[in-house]
Amino acid sequence: MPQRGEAPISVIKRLPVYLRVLDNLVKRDIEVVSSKSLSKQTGFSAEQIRKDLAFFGAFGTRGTGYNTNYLRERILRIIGLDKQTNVAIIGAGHLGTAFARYNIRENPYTNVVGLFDVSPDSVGGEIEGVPVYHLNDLQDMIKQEKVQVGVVTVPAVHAQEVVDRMVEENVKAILNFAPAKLNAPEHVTIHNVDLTIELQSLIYFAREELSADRDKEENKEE
Amino acid sequence: MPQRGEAPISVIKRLPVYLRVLDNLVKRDIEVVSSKSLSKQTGFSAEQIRKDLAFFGAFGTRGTGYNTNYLRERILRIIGLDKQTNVAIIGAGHLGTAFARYNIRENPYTNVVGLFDVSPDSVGGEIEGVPVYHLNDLQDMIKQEKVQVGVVTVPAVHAQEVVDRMVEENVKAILNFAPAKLNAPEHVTIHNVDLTIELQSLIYFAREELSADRDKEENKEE
DNA sequence: GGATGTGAATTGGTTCACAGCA
DNA sequence: TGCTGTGAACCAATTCACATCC
Repeated sequence: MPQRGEAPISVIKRLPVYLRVLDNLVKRDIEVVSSKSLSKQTGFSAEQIRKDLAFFGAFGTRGTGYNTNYLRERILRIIGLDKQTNVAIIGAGHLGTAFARYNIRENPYTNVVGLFDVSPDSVGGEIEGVPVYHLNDLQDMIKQEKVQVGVVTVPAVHAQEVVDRMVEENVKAILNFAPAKLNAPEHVTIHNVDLTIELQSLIYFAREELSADRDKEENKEE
Repeated sequence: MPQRGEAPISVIKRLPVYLRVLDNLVKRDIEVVSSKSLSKQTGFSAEQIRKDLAFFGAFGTRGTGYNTNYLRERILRIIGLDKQTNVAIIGAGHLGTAFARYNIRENPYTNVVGLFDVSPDSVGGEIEGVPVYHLNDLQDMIKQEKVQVGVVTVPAVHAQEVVDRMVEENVKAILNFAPAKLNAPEHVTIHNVDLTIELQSLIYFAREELSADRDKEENKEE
């Protein structure tokens, strides 16, 4: 039952994982994959994978599995990676640079049009082949290069200002690494990646007492 | 009802956000805060905040709110940030460097003992005052410095090997930035931060059709 | 037979509504 | 009165179990 309408974010976040595995399988000329095999390679349950895929329509063949190439194409289409997405990275520090490099090397589905910064050291140069512009040129470049997605890696105090400028130019989605609650109109999606949250919440699981608790329930097999 | 036992991950992930706000309030000598005010500053609903805090015991005063200092101390204690946590960062590239810098500047609750890499350019040097060691010294240093948490920023192909080494030395939790499914024994917690997933899932929300859908339901207020 | 696709049951998390207390 | 604390209701997501089809 090909479903239109909004997919749950939980499902959407798994699609790139499937895509990565499928890219790999296609590269290795493996033409068919079962939900069970996908489960092993992703860590998600086979049922969940089937439900996820079925949400967008039935792509598999009963008794056989999924055609890797076809499924890959479908997922690209669902996410919107079949059409080029232009991305601007604001902040050319280590994080912005890491993100740029990473995307250029590992993610062939997006196009990083530029990094933006205020530091004279970096402005005018290139990082991984991507030009570094002055932040003042952000709005012009968004228009010119039809940027749909912005990645914010500037310090928290400047993040809202950067977001405001991008919103003005109708950027549709923003990935924010600054540890700040950012405001934007309803129609602009903001996702936050907060390194402090990730580390601190992890520390909760590293506590001594918890490790002790875990040891107690040493009665599981699989 | 002071609850012992395992807290849901969803709750744990919000604690660092509360902590950040409380740090700020305490710094500004604001002594009391209501769940409503916390709601405004974090974006989480007031009920949710009260439920979260109540999960660990009742910290507030009815009719008044929460004492900022006390609540801050309690959250530090719950997460486990009252005791020093030693962190090793494996991979001294841009991402590792960004993470080190960020933590040293913004997160006074953890202690980055070292970065680890194989590149002769960086090994032996310092980054943000943190020494860079050769990867070969990882296991010795984990023992010596009592490292409980590892942060993996190496390329995906090397990630599992690094994890295996850390597991051997009884590291309790790992924050993984490599786009790979890593295996570790039950008692080691691995959290993954995957930049590709974040960007690609965001692109789903930037699609034209979706933006169009959104425009249709322009009948909300608040 | 062997895998997908899917209603039903379950689990988990959030919101509601209000009781309880300073 | 005002704000916390919390059972109840609600909603979302996952798992189960099995019908369905190649």
